[in-house]
Amino acid sequence: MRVITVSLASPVPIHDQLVAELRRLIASGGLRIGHELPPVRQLANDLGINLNTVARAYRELTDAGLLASARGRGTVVIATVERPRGRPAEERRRIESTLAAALSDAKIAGLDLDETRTLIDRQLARIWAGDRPHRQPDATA
Amino acid sequence: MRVITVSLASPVPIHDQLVAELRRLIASGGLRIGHELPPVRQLANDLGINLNTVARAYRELTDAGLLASARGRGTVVIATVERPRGRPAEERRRIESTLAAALSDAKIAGLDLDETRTLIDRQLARIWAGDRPHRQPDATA
DNA sequence: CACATAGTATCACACAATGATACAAATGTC
DNA sequence: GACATTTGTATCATTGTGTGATACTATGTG
Repeated sequence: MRVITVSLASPVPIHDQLVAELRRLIASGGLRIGHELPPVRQLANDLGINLNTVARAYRELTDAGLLASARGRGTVVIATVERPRGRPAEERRRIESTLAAALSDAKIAGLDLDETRTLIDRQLARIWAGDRPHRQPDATA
Repeated sequence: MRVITVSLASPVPIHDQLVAELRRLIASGGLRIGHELPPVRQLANDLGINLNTVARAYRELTDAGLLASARGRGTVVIATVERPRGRPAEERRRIESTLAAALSDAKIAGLDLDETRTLIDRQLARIWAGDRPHRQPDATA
């Protein structure tokens, strides 16, 4: 299973999806400082999208201070955390709201409370365990 | 606080947000069978968006079998569950993935495991408690 | 019947995402 | 050191889609 996936059907722009995925990989330790990302052409090819779209995602993360890109050399992770952008209270509301949406989705799909809790526990373990990953995956596409 | 909110800044189209919100309200019992939704013009006005956008959301939910609309009469809830659209396994993957995204977001924002658990518990209680709501809210905007 | 209310249809506009293509900088190779 | 290769960057066009303004139609009400 490729680590990075995008959905062409989603209303969310592909480059936004990519940015989110990479942020998650970096935050979870799947991508560490010094890690090289695949060239824009390669990743674009793997995902079946245009190289501009990948380039845009890389650039946004570069602007955010997480990546560093240079012609001929490639793109590499230079930080694992970024300075928060919004006010904490707003940030918290936003998070709570996406979380609520995800949980509601589960209920809409017919999951009961226990099933949902099981899913949550699994994901919590995976995400917070990522701080000290057991295996060092290729971590890209 | 209005029950229905949309974010004009979000990359997700407004009508998609509306559909999701209404689905959640219906699934959580905030909107029951027979409940009338506000007229498209009113809701559009309350939210500061165009009436077409609201109409589109209503129509999508009508097509999904959750609402019934008629000129002059308004729009009412006619069902609280819709038939699942995809195969269960795919559906589950999708849910797990949005959930993972939401949780990763929390981590990226700097929340620790305990804080995240607190947020989750609160939302779980809210959403699943909705089956038997204490107060019968206006439930719209 | 007249008027208000509510959903529906049509049309236009603007923006943004994506893609094709060309350019520029760094690196490696002989 | 010249040249090809690799990699990111810039430019431009296209197209889809979301949103909005406006007009139309059906239902309810007095």
